Amino acid sequence: MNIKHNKEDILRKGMELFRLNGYHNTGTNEIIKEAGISRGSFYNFFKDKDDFGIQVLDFYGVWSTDYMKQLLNDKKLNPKQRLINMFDEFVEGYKKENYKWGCLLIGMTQELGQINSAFTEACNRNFESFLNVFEPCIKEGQQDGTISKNEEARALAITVLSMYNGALVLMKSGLHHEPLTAFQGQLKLMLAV
Amino acid sequence: MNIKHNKEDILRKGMELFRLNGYHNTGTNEIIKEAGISRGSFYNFFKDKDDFGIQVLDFYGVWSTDYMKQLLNDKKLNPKQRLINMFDEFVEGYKKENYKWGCLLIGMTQELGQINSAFTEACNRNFESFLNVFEPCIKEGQQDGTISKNEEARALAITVLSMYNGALVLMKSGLHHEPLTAFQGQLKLMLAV
DNA sequence: TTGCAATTAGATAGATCAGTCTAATTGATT
DNA sequence: AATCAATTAGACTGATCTATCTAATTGCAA
Repeated sequence: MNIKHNKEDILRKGMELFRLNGYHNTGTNEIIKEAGISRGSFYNFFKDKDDFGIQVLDFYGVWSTDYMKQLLNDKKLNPKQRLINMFDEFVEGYKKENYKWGCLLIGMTQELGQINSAFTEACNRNFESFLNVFEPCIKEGQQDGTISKNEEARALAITVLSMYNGALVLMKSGLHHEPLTAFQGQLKLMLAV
Repeated sequence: MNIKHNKEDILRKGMELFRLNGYHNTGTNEIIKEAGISRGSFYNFFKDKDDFGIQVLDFYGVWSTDYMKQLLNDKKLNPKQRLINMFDEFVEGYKKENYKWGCLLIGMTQELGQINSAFTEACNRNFESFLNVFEPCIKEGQQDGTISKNEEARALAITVLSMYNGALVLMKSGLHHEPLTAFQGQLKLMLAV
């Protein structure tokens, strides 16, 4: 038998390429070359490029959600501090990659949203799973008095996610770190009681 | 002589199509068909599709900036109210189109950001011109005491733009009106002294 | 050693798309 | 009526990309 490939490794490589260059600007040739597999193997794992794209989206969503859960469920800090620290880590990550990466869900939504409903649904369910991690943490902070009760937990979760997503858009458009700094500053003000 | 075409009409149609379906999902065939011109005419006006794309971006940027200026310079209301009303109008516009449209700058940044630096620069300069309309209005509000001084005017302008952009992303990903409502609510809280 | 299933390289088909080119047409001008 | 520049339709080319197919290779198992 030849090398038994790990499907996750291919998905991870696709995630990287799509985040850097977008869906249409990443060919299947580039994917298989970068993943170190053969064309036949790729089409053995995935029905077609769209199927691969959807699976990459869900892989990214689960991967991100798990990471967020890990950071937001650590009860050593209060909920507000956990949120702030989590975004600090994310910002650090983007900085480390010289602001070249983007959020896959944002990119895919923009690029394929109106074209293929399977992509819209995938983006939507993964954004929802982000919100479903934020919201309980915010609610916990509202109950223990560390986070503002000016808005419902879900609305606040949506606003935080919006602000973060929007900062990533401006970051990628060439403003680099400035919108991330503004986001970090505003996040603290926004959560404050 | 045949019909003398208006370059602006072609740019406007391109803007519509790119906002709905993205850059790669809009072919030159669709553009010329929708704009009602011939292939030859298109390539008489524009060097190639990329040249067209850049000109559409700047057209969108100038068009949006002019509209914002008009709304934010109307001295009948205080600066805070002008900002709130402006975004209310924008939100109403997206609602009217059933949340199918997106912001062209966001889409182009995501789709072509890392690929073609001319696109990145165009997105960047147009986002900057948005900020250069927001900032003086916010500064004016900070001086007359209607807008919070917790953040510098530019940082606040960036945050507002981020939050708005992020809400548009979630809107297009299928959440429709909910992120827009959350944005409108948070905007008021954020600007409040 | 032999057989076999998985994997590979790479050719190839088929579709799509950008951009060029040509011949015909239009309509204002002289 | 004749001219001519602008415009048009649409064929065509070449490039690119997805997806299929084939023949060769690998390496485990019998």
